[in-house]
Amino acid sequence: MSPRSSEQNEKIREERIQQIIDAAIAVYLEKGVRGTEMGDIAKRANMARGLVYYYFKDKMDLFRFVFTRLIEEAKTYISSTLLSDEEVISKLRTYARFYLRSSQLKPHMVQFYRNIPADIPFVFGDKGEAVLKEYVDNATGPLHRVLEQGIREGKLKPLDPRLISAVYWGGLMGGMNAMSSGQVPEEQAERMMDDVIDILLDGIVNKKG
Amino acid sequence: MSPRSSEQNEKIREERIQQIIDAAIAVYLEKGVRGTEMGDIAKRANMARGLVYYYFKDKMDLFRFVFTRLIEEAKTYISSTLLSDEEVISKLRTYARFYLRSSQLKPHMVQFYRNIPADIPFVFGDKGEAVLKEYVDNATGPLHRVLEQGIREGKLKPLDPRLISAVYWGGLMGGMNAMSSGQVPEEQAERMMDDVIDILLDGIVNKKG
Amino acid sequence: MSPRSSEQNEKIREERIQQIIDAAIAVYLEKGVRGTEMGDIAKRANMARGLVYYYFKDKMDLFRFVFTRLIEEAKTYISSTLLSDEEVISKLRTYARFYLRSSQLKPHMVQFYRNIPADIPFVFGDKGEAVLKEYVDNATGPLHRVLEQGIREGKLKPLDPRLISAVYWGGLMGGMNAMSSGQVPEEQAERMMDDVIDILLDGIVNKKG
Amino acid sequence: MSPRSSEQNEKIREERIQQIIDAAIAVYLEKGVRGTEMGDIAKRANMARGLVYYYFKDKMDLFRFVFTRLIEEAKTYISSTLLSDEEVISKLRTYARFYLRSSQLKPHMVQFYRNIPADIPFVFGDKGEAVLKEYVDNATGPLHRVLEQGIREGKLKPLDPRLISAVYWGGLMGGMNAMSSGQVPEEQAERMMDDVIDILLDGIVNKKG
DNA sequence: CATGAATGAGAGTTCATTCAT
DNA sequence: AATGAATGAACTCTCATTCAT
Repeated sequence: MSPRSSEQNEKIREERIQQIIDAAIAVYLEKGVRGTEMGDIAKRANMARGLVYYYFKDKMDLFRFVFTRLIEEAKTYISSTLLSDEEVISKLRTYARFYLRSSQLKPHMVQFYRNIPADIPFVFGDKGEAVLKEYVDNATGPLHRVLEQGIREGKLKPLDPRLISAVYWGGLMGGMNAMSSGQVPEEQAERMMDDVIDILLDGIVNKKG
Repeated sequence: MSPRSSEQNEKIREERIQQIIDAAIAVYLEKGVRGTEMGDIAKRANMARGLVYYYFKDKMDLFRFVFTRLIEEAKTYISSTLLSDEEVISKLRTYARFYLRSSQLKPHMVQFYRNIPADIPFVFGDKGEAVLKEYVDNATGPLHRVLEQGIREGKLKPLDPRLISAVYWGGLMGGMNAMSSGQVPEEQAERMMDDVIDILLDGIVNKKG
Repeated sequence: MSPRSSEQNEKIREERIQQIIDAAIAVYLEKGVRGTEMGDIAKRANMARGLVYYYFKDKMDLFRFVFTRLIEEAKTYISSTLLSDEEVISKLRTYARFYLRSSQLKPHMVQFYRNIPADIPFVFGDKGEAVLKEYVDNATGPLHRVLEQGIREGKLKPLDPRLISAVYWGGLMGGMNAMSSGQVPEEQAERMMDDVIDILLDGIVNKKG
Repeated sequence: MSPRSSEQNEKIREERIQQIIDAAIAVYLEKGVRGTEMGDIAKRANMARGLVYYYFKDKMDLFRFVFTRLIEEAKTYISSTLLSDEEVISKLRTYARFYLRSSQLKPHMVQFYRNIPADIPFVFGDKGEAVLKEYVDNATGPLHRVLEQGIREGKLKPLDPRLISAVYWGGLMGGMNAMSSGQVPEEQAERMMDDVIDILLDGIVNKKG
C-alpha cells in the first residue's frame, strides 16, 4: 500500500501512453480519424475510457501526438537516407530501397503516407497548413533537391523537377503498396525491390548522356 | 393551377438528384464519407434536409448511388481506352494520356481514385468486398492484361506483371496529382502529359529488345 | 374542358372522402393512430398526399371525423337494439346477438371497440373526456339501464349493475373476438352465438327466482 | 479516490436499469410504444437521454426488455396459480381471484394484458409472431387445459373449450377492469371478487350435472 | 493512476404539413 | 379538385468528454 515511487509512475506513464498510441494507430488505420472512437481506442488498449483522457486532453490532442510521432519517425528515416554524400543515382536508389524495405517491415507506414496529406489539416486545424508544409518539405524536399542536382548534372531527364518528383514518388508508393501486402516471401523481397528501383530509375535517367 | 405534368416532375427530380450528387461529391472530397453531414449536403444543394431524404433513403444510400456512378464513369473511360486493338506501347500511352487529361479536366476524380479502395467497404458494407473486387478488376484488369501482353511480346521488362502494374499505376497517379493541381496552364498541359508518359514508359519498356 | 357541375363536384367530394376514411380505418386498425402515416393513407386511397389535406385540415381532424363516424355507427346499432320494449332477458339476448353477428360481419369493429377508450383522449384532445363519456354513455348506458331493470325485477343477480355490466361486456367482447377471427364457418355461427349468449346469461340471471 | 468496486457498479447498474424500466412502463401505459419518447423516459427516470442508451441499445431493445419482463412476470403468476392439483372449479376460482387481486394491486397489468397482443408484433418485429404465440400459450394454455378437464369431467358445459376460454377470459378482463379502477375500497374488494367469480363460474358450469 | 457511470451537443432520420403548379 | 415536390420541427441515436469514486 505504499505509494508508487516517481520512477515507477514514470514507467507506468510511458507504458500507458505507448499502449494508447499503438491502439490509436491500429484503429486509425482501419477507420480513419473521424471513424476512430475514443471508446475503441480504450478497449483496444485494455483500459477505461477515462484513462485515455488522463493522458491526452482530447481526441485531437491524441491524434496530434500520434501524427507528430509518425512524422518525426518519417523525417528521421529520410534524413538518414538522403543526406549522405553519395552520387545522385546511388542516393535515389538508397532512398527508394529504404522506403520499400520499411514498407515491408512496417506495412502501416504505407497507409500513413497515403493518408497523411488529407488528415493533417483536419487533425492540426489552423496549424494544419504549416505542419503539412513542414512535413512535405521534410519528406519531399530532400528528394527534390537530389532530383534537381541530378538534372543539373545531366544524369536525369531535363524536366520539371516537381513533375519528376511526383511521378517518382507515386511509382515508389505503388511499389510500397506491393511490398506491404504481407504476401511477399523474404527470399523474393530483395529481387522485388531491385525491380521496382529499376523501373523507377529507368524512367527518369537521361539516356542521352 | 393544374398539377405538374409527369415530364415536369421527372425533370425536377433529375435536377434535384443531380444537385444532391454534386453537393455530396463536393463535401465528400473535402471531408470524406464520415465527415460529410447530410445538413452540409442540403445546404450546399440549396434545399431543406428533408428533401435529401425524399430522394435518398439515408446517407449510405446516397453514397452508394454516388459511388456507383463514379465507378461506372471510371469503368466506361477505361474500357473505351484499352479495348482498342492498337499496339501495346501505344495502348499504354493512350491509357496514361487519358487519365492525365481527365485529371486535369475533372480534378476530383484523382482524389476519388485515391480514396475509393478505403471508402468502398465502409459505404457498401457487406457487399463492399464484392464491389471493390469488381471495381479493381475493371480498373486494373485491362491494364494488367495489356502489360502481360507486352511482357509476352518482349516489349516490356520481363517482370511480375503485378509489380509493373503497381508501379505504373502509382507513377501515373503521381502524374495525375500534378495535373489536377489546377495550376497547369493549358499550353503546358500537353508537354507535361508527354513527359509523364515518357517517364512511365521508359521505366517499363525492355531496352534489350 | 368545361368546368364540372357542382353536383359532379359534390359526388367526387363524397367519393374521395369515403376513400380516405376507408384507407384511414384500414391503416389505423393495423398500426394505431400514432403509427398511421398520412402518406400511407394517401397511398392506400390511391391519391396524392396533398389531397388528403384538401379534405381534412390535419391528421387529427381526419381521425376525429373517422372516430365520430364509427361512434355514430355504434350508437345507431345499439339504440336500434336495446330500445325495443321486449322483456329484459330477451333484450340482453338480442343485444349480445347483435354484437356477435356484427363482429362476424365487420371484424374491424371488434378492434375498434377495444381501442377506442384509449384512442379517444388522444384524438380529441381536450374534448376527449367529454367525447369518451358520451360514447360510453351511449354504448354502455342502455345496457346499464337494462341490467338495472333486470336486477329490480329480480331476474338478474342483485349485484352492483356496474360490475355486472363490466363482466357482461367483457365476456361479450371475448365472444366477439372468437366470432371475428374469420375462421368461423357460417353453419357454425348460429350455434356459437347461442353458446356465448348462454354463458353470458347463465352468469348473470338470478337462479333463486 | 479509488475507483468504484464492481459490486458498487453492479448495484448502480441494477438501480438505473430498474429506474429506466419503471419510467418506460409508466410512459408506455399512457402513450403506447409509438407515443413513448426516449426523452420522456429519461426525464421521468431523472437522467440524461444518453444514459438510457448506455443501458439499452435502442428504443426497441428497451421495450423488448420491458415486455420480456412483464411476460415473464405474468407467466410466473399463472403457472403458480393453475398448476396446483385442486379440483377444477376450485382451480378456476383461484385463477380468477388471482388475476382480480393482482389487477387491484398492480393496475397497470390490466392495461398490459389488453395491449400486449397488439404491441408484441411491433416491438419484436420478425420474432413477434413466435413471442406472441409463446405468450398466449403460457397465458391461455393452462386455463385451456383446466377448462378441457372440466368439460371432460362433466363439470363444465360441453362446449368448444376455445369458446369458453374466450368468454371466460373476456369476462375476467371485464372484472379486472373494474377492480383496477382504483376506486374500490378495500372492504368491498373481497365481495367484488366473489361476485365476479360467481358470474364467471355460473356462466360455464354444467347445471345438468 | 484508474474506472466506468453520466452528460449533452449534435448528427441522422421521420413525417405532418405546405405550396407551386 | 389534384399532384407531388418541398419544408422543418421533433425525434432517435452516437460519441466526445466529464466526474464521482
